[in-house]
Amino acid sequence: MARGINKVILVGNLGNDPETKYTQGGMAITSVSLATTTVRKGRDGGEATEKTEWHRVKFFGKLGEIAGEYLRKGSQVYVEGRISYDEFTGQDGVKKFFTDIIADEMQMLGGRGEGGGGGGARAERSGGGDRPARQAPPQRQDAGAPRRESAAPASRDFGDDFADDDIPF
Amino acid sequence: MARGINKVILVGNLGNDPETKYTQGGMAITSVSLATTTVRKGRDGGEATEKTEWHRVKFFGKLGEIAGEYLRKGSQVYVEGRISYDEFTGQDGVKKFFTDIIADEMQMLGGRGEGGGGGGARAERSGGGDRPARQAPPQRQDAGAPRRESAAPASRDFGDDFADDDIPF
Amino acid sequence: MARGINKVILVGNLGNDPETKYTQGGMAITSVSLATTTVRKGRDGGEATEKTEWHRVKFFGKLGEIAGEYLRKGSQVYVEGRISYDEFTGQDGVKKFFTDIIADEMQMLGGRGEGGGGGGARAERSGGGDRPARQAPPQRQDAGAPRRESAAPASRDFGDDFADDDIPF
Amino acid sequence: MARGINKVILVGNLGNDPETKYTQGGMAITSVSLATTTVRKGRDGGEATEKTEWHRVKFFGKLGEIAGEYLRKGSQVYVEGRISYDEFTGQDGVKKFFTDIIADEMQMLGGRGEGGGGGGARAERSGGGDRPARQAPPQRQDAGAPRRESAAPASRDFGDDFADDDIPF
DNA sequence: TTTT
DNA sequence: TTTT
Repeated sequence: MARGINKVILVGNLGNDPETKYTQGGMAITSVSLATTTVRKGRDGGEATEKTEWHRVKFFGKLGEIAGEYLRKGSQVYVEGRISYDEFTGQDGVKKFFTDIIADEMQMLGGRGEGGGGGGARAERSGGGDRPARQAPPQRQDAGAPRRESAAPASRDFGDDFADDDIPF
Repeated sequence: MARGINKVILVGNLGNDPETKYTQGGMAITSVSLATTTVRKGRDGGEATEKTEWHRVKFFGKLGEIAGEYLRKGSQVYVEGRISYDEFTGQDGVKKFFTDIIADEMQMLGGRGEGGGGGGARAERSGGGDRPARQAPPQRQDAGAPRRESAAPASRDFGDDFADDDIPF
Repeated sequence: MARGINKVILVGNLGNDPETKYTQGGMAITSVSLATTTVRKGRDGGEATEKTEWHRVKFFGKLGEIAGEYLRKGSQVYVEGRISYDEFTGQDGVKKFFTDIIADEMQMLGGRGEGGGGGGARAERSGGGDRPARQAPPQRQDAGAPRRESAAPASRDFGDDFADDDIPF
Repeated sequence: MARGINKVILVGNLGNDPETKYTQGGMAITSVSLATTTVRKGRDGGEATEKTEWHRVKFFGKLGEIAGEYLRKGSQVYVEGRISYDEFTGQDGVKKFFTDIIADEMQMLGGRGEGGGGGGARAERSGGGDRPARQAPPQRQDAGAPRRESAAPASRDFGDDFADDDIPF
């Protein structure tokens, strides 16, 4: 029986345009880099300091399509999801660790047509049936932009032939 | 100006007894491994599957003392905090990435004297003044138990001579 | 287009056994009184004080069945949901206001066979299809126990013949 | 010993300008009406419906000053806090119930000079010492604008002579 | 490594 | 009305 709660709530801005890929089955997987800048009170009366964390957020299925379509670099967004830790062993035999936020819910903030997005989209991950009829099948997902900081290794880069069943979470 | 929310809420069980260390200034830093097992609905009507995530949770100051004193292997606990990503370059020149949950609040669950703890402690991170009068100054923090998966490298192992100012978050 | 987040997270204990009713369509609606006792730091260095809030939590559909079956007076539980405010005008013409927590997710805490329940049930509100085949159709829901503080007026008391369509949220 | 978690997270828009009052001790209390519009999936394949909830949110101390200064009608805001239920007996002997969200944290969303505010303020409730040196002591807080929906009765209207110690939460 |  |  399951035991536990693993919940993440983020409000931040995208550092780049989202990247959307599709599984063999046609399910969208959209990844974004989300910055959350928060203030920490100084210790011992010291001054407050800022710290920015960059989260790798992944949206699946219908939510992935919406995120890919409406989010843009700079977009402010509310994300709710869970933390997923994964490890991969590279071809050099070195283990690598990745932390992703798997989004269940997303809402654009700020409204009033910021960026190309348009304001106020809200979406929840479809409860099941995440398999659209391969709408807008991607011709060639070249990724192009190099992954940022703590980026996924090639071996993890979901390719065009990626099968749904391989998804490790 | 700060922008963003970075909030984590966990309910899970400790995989091991907590480990407490102290900074030079006498501030407690307690680390625990927290398992959250959650259920994912299967895609395409497939059966539900469980996934367990192991979180590295850190408690500082007064909260660190309480966590070190009351939590035990197996304890069920509610934790609220934020995600902190750090990278370190090992002596071999290889970069390593770490994800920690920095706890702001903790509450023991279940009660009725589970483990040595006793039930129902609740604590929030002291807003300031995290510097107890070096109560129970650690003679020798040997750590003993090897760090787990994605464990901190030696260079990050807070030693007895660790200074508060070096804390990277 | 929807705008907004309305999220509640509670950890507390039931003050009474749950009450389950069924709509005409056979959907379970389980209500519980959940106490959350939290500490407030005193102002001006005053001592900390406790405050207990009693939440009216409602579980619908499959989640309502699980809550009705496994929760008991005294059970410790994690609840996630949203706040719902409603007003009703009594037959005396007086308006009355009610605040409910509509649960999306519930998890029993503490485990190890507390109460009649058994430990560690976890459930999410079924995404759709909240209409079981009238399993265990209630013979006679007498309610018995008088509703507590800020309790629902007779006109709101879901009777056996209550229709799903009347649910005001 | 305290037991329980009582946490609320809201993202919504203000229905009116905030109202700020001050206690005898000079502590600011700012109240806002916050609308959260969320979508509910239809039962039985029915279409989705929206529901808007209006939350009474209260900010105290330094956070109350910031909220009063920067928030405006229409502002989009993130609020974190807890639910507080109170009852008052009016002079007519009728009991009235109120539900407030007591904010611990607030962050303006959307940024870029929406309203008079300016973008991106973030604030947490000061851990203690909520007693500014009576900055901008209110000459006469006339309230003026009638309280909205499920509004507070006169007996609860914090007047100029209101003492901190009377605060019921 | 926990828990059910 | 719970719990510690």
